[in-house]
Amino acid sequence: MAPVNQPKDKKHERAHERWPEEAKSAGKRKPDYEELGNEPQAKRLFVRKTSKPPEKIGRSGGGSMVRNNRVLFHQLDRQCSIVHYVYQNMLGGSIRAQLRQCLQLPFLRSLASYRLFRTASPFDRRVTCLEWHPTHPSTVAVGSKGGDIILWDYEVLTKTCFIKGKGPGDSLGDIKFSPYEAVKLYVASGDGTLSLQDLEGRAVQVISRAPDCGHELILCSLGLMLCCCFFCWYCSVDVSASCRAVVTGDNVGNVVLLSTSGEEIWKLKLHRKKVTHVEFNSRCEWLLATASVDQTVKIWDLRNIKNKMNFLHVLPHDKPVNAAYFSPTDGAKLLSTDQRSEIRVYSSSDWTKPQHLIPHPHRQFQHLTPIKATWHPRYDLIVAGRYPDPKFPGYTVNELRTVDLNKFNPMGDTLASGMGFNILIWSREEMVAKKQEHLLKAMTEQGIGSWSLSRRGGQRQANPGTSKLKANLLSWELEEMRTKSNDSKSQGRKRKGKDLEN
DNA sequence: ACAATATGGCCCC
DNA sequence: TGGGGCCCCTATTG
Repeated sequence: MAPVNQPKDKKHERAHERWPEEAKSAGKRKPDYEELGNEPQAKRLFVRKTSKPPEKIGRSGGGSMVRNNRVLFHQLDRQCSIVHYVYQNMLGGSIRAQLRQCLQLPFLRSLASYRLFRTASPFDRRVTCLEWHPTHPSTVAVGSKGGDIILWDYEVLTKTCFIKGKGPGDSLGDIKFSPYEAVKLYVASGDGTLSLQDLEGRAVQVISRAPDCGHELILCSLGLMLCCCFFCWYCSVDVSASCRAVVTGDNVGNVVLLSTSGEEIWKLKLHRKKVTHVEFNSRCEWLLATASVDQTVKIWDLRNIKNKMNFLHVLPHDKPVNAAYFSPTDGAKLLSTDQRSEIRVYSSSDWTKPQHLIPHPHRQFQHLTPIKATWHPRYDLIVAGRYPDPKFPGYTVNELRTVDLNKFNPMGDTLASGMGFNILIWSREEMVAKKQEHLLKAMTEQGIGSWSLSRRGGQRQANPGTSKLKANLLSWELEEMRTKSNDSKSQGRKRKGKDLEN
């Protein structure tokens, strides 16, 4: 039972010899992604443009900006004239793609000014999944390794809904809002169930149990509280409004298609190992993607799935795959993240090879939430969490802590992150300042001592490492508050800020 | 300070 | 194909 620790020297030796060739060669390649923002680590964002390799054009203020080339910049500036678009539109031309391209540049620039808006640490285990509310712009649902779910409106001081999980073994693999009732969540849990959780009424409806999940029978027949033997559990879910269907994948390679109310349509073993991700294509209702630890992503025609071999396409990877997301803008691209150092972008025009292969450190570790690169909802951009690796080309010693999960909201102007036990909300500086001011006002009115949501009510933690982090996050917020207070010359607020710090 | 815990993935028998 | 042991090397709690 006790973990066996190898001597350090052997460990390092192994790590070195195990570093994959592709990463070494990747080191020679020009970095294919751009880094926005600056220290501290938690404030850095990595965004990739899925077009041409970028060229670094210098640093300003707190972050570095990269763009393709000067010529493109100039062309875009010219093309970005509204008159140009109106004219094109009048001629009957499609301006959508161009307009998007044009708006992408200012958006990229704005990323340099992203700041932490709020943080929350409501769980007793780490964050495992995160979903934005489909219609409410400032609400996120986050799930934890202990089965807890929080629905959090971060623009309101204390507007949260918390559903307690079962603790060990109830790790939430994935959550999805119901497309019909936004107060309901489909939840894939490590306890072997797929359920529909009502966030208002708190009712849970178990809509499916993973095959061979016989632990309850064992408990009943023996009449003892033996250790739970879970053979199977669900790891991923997706819901299709147009198909009125739910897909889920389990830890041994099965994929199950269900009606939204839970009637099983089929259950097939489509992968050799754990199905880490399942997703319907938003533009093509019969198209399904599945990603697996068996190192493949498979694209399926839902109207014709018989066995693990009759996929439309297989996308072989060099390592297990954590996720494969279709692009939200047109559904024509697929973004995959492996368990070592690759992010790939495939295009539906040619599934045989990746369109882009991005070297990026995010290796698998048992006690870290698997990193999954996600799309920006409107632009041809992706965000990815990072697990700094001393062996990865370009590693610097001050890379301290990592962000595991990252998702932009449907509007595309706010980013929610999962970082260990913490949930972070990022937005543009001016937006943050305005909203924090608003929160501060509410705080003083209600006499609330802290707006950093924590399961300990904002108290300092016993562990020095954690409290340092929390204090940093809090003090950063306070620092912002003080700056604001100075601007608006409110002595009372200054005092309040100081009090909060203690 | 130190040990235990956590349900990830691979290899080998 | 299944299970035990090992390795990846974090963060929290008692």
